[in-house]
Amino acid sequence: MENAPLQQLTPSQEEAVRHIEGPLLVVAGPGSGKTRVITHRIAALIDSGVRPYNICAITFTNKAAEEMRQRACDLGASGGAHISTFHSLCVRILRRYADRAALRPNFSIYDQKDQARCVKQAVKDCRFDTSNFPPARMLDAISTLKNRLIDAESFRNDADDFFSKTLAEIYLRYQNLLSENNGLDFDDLLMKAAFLIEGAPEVNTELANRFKFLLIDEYQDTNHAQYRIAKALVSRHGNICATGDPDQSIYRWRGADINNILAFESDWPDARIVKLEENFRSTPNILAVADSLISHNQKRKLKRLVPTREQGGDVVIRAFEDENAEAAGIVRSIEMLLEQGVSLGDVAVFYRVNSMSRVFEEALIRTKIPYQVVRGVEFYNRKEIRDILAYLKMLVNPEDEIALLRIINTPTRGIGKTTIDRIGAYASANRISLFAALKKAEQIDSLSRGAKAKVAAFVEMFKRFANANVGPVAPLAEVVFDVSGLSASLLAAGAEGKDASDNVSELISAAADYDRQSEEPSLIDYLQQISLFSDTDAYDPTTGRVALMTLHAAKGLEFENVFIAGVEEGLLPHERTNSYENADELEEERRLLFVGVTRAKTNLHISYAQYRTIRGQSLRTIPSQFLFELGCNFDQQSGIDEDCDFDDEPVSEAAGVRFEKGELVRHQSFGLGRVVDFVNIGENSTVTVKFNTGQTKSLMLKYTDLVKV
DNA sequence: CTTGAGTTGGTTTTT
DNA sequence: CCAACTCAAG
Repeated sequence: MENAPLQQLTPSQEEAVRHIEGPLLVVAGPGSGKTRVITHRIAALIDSGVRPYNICAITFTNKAAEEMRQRACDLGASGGAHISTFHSLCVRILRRYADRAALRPNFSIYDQKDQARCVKQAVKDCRFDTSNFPPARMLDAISTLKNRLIDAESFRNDADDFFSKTLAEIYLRYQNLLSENNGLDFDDLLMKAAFLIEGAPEVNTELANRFKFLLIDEYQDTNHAQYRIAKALVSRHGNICATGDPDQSIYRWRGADINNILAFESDWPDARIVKLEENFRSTPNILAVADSLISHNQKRKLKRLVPTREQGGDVVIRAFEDENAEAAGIVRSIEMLLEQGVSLGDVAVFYRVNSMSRVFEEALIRTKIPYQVVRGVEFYNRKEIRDILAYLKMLVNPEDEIALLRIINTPTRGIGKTTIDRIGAYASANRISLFAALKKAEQIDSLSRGAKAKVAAFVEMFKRFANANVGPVAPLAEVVFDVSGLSASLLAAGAEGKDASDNVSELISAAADYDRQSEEPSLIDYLQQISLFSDTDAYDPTTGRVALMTLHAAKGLEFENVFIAGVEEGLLPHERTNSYENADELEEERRLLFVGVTRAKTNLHISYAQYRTIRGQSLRTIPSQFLFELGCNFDQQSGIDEDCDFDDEPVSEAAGVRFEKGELVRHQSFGLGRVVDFVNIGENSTVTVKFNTGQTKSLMLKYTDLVKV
């Protein structure tokens, strides 16, 4: 979506486009026309004689890559330039140089759930207790290590305390499991590619000759592995152009290192820095709110938000009784916008956690307003979809045991746990894969006559699939769905099965799209593409529906009308972020709201509920501290639209108690604790207490019975 | 071997 | 609250 006022480039944008040779950092605020600058830059590079083939642009999502390809095409810079995400680029590199990376090119890509399974297995294999070493935690730790390019061997060699040694053992086992399955997880894609490029000079040379100009978008959200890949790729020529905004860094928890962008100048001493501070997206009052909010972050480089649009539109902060009232109120506002002639595609609702989508869906269904929940990966997490994909994965990579175990008895075909265990025992005794053992079932003495026959039938079925695997994916998927018995078993399962069956049909038509769009469709390519699918990839701006999505998914998008719901303590900032003790995490949550706010072009509605149902029970909430940082007063009780006025009236002094940090206090139900923080904002003052029970709570002074001890 | 009832435990954001 | 797991009956 190009902004109308951007008829031509501003001087800064012009500079960012024309500075061709050497390192360039474009620090681009929200709505500054950054995407436009990047595409113009690609065109300018080609104009100046660079072959498209020698350009590599890296985006944050596949969707963004697709859009950039389209826009570059519109500028006449069509074809040839490599535009993709870091992960997709790594897949291509690893497949191409598989032998140099000690890999086989038909590797499976393991997602979150596959990873969880493997880690769990690894913890068990190492004979550790899964309650002392929760797989989720271990996976997190392993992921962090991989993002920092610390492989299992070197981590083990440096491990000196008990926890590290345990983790090292699990990490090693986990990597072994993956390699036995010929699988790579998301982090492996980056880590193995980084090690390959850094460790094999001839590969590096080849890639440097191929990619003579590297452009990286959303640089503030790159992790260390990506940073090292980028650095290695441009080490020969230094032609790197990074764009990003430190204030929009929201993936720290995933290993994103904001220092990559902050330290760009010291990494590249001759770097040219261009700041894009003009905002062509939002009205001045929206920008005032955004600026007021983000200025509460201490660790940041000062950047201005310069409005270019005329004043207009609303910034509204609203309080609602509970989450149902909030959803109903937002839907009511959407209806009012509709009456004003707004089109549904110009409306979006953002929230912090996916589980919040439900209440909005229900309200929208009730009022018959069409909507889309932007959650692409959810589709691929459905049981029936994972089932059929597991069949397909097996065809590409028969060593993928996770996939095999998933489908060997799905639908049920009489190959149960006992049979699988016996085949598994045979497989490990003979050091062959499970699938190889299946083919030799006839020779496994422990198997009953019936079991042997059933296994043989399964193997036979796979041969049939393999013969049908000749290129296009959709016809193959259809054969698999049918012959595997999956289709029949869903058909027999009533209404739910009908839904599931429809989902598979949807997958098959998506595969048909792939077949049509791909020059040379292949199963391996298709599977690797969909593994790297993201939530935002599912967003279709052409449907004319209200978009519901998380604040994270909203990154990079813009809407005329934005609603941000559930801005409450515990939700935003989210309680699991440890924001009370860790200032960095609090700042990241603040950036997340900043991203949400700056998506809005004309109307911005922020809301919270005074009660929210959490795990079945309705709990009183506390308005988010961020609400008080937006620089406008709001009425907490009314629930009536309250236009944000920018009064600088001092808030009334707290009537009564003040708490000091470190003070000992007692709460009616939580008991003794110590004050961690006290925010004195009049009647809405909050006090944060770390209780002796171990939990830290943020309490609103006027609702709580907190006494000094 | 399958199925269903009952139990347990975990509960953010995502390439 | 929900998903994943366990266990006993068929």
